[in-house]
Amino acid sequence: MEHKKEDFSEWYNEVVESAGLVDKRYPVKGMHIWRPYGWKIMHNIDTYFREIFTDYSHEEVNFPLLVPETEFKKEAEHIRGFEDEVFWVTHGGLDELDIKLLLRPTSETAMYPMFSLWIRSHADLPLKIFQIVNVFRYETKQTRTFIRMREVHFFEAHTAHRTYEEAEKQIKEDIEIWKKIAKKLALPYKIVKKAEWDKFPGAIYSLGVETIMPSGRTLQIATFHQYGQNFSKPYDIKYLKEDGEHEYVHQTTFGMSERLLGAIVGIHGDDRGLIIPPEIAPIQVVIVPIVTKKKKEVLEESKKIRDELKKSGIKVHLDDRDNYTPGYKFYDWELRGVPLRLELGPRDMEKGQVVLVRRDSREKISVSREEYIGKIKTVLSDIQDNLYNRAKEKMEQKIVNVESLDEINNVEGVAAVPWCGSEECGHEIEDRTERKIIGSPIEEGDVKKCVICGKETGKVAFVAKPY
RNA sequence: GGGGCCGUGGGGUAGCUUGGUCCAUCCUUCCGGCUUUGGGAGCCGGAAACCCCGGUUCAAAUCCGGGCGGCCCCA
Repeated sequence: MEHKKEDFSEWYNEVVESAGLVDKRYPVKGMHIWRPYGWKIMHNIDTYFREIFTDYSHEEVNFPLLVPETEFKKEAEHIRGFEDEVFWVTHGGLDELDIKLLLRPTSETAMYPMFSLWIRSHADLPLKIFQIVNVFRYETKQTRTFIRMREVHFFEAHTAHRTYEEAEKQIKEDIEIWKKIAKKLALPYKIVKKAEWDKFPGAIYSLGVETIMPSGRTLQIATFHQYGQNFSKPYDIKYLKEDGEHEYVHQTTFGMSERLLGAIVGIHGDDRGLIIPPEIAPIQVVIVPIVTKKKKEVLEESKKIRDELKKSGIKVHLDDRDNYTPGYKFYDWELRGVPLRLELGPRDMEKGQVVLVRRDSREKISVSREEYIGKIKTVLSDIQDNLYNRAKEKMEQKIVNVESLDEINNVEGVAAVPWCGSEECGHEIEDRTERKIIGSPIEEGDVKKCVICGKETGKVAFVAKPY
């Protein structure tokens, strides 16, 4: 295993494959195979999405992958934002298509023609739907597992509302949902408002959820967009108000992707491999029996333990492979990031105990057979909290307040600098630091002087190198 | 967008500069067998590779051209 600190990029590339998440050998750039273990983790994340969005009155749908060129071209800014990175389907068999089809880079242009048919009156609103599908973008830059792909496992929620204020409320609700997701995935984050020139193509404004990877680069792991009526007008999505007048709806979206898994890998992993937060781990406890001459007894006891744990709702796996030694298994499961290991050997059998080993701290805990289930539950929840807290602490250290341009390049992470908010000053900050403004915190702080023009401002720019 | 590096069994590599010593090295993996098991066990036997197309040459993993693919750094 590469050393994470010395060469994060190499470490990351190696661990995603060796831990059994993906197989990168598929012969198309930016597309990989999800292997069973990786797919299970992603699936667990998706399952949680389904759960929580359903709790917040969203319904799951599934739209076609192909979008006709004619629908795609209805919103001018949206086209400009995506046209250079869409995959086109130009032929059916040997015949050229009259109307070309594109692979969705995101689903606005697939969904909104249907919204126009679905929404008739105020009673149809709000409309809240989501889907979990793959989207395609023709990335020309270098691709990276989970982080920059040409085929992306994508979550998108779309809502339509009567008024701008109702759409604003939706975004507040989205942030509430996000906070729960962040806890579930143990991911620390900052929410920022995107600069005017960096918002989603077609949006009035965009909020980004940013986290910081160990390399110091920032990673956008979720977005919320306020569309206002920018899409409802070209797509003719109108509703009949109580007073009999027609009005265009106000729309929002909430997007996330497999980047979340990239963040989990990068932020929690170590030189031994992955560390999967217990809440989304396919295997929360792995039992490694130490079988010697007392083979039978230890194995039988292990099975009993497995069944007990399963009954109490813990995701457990018994590693009864007899062609590997315990040492090999320890390394193997650590690589895969199983949060808790349970060892049972002849010595433990005599004492009526089991040994627990935490993946996050490697702490060994001996616990009696009477108390072990309760203890496991406590420890799993403690690991979840510990992962979140220590990641949060590390991330906060990477955000540094600075008040001059020169200081920015000494920051390994995010430099928070006073900025008047103008596009001219913004671009100058980016050009002179060779970094990007990834956005600004929503709440303004103390009044300081813009690092470029010196104007007084409470606004801050987060300046960093994004992925 | 610019620059650099690279492509050899399933994975990681040696060989390439200076063509022949290569029916290709080592580690790992996989298969069969015996023996083992509290932090990557051992022995025996076996399987498995020069990215593609073209060129130079008596001779190409090695040199040249093109293609495809991958990686890294910078903007």
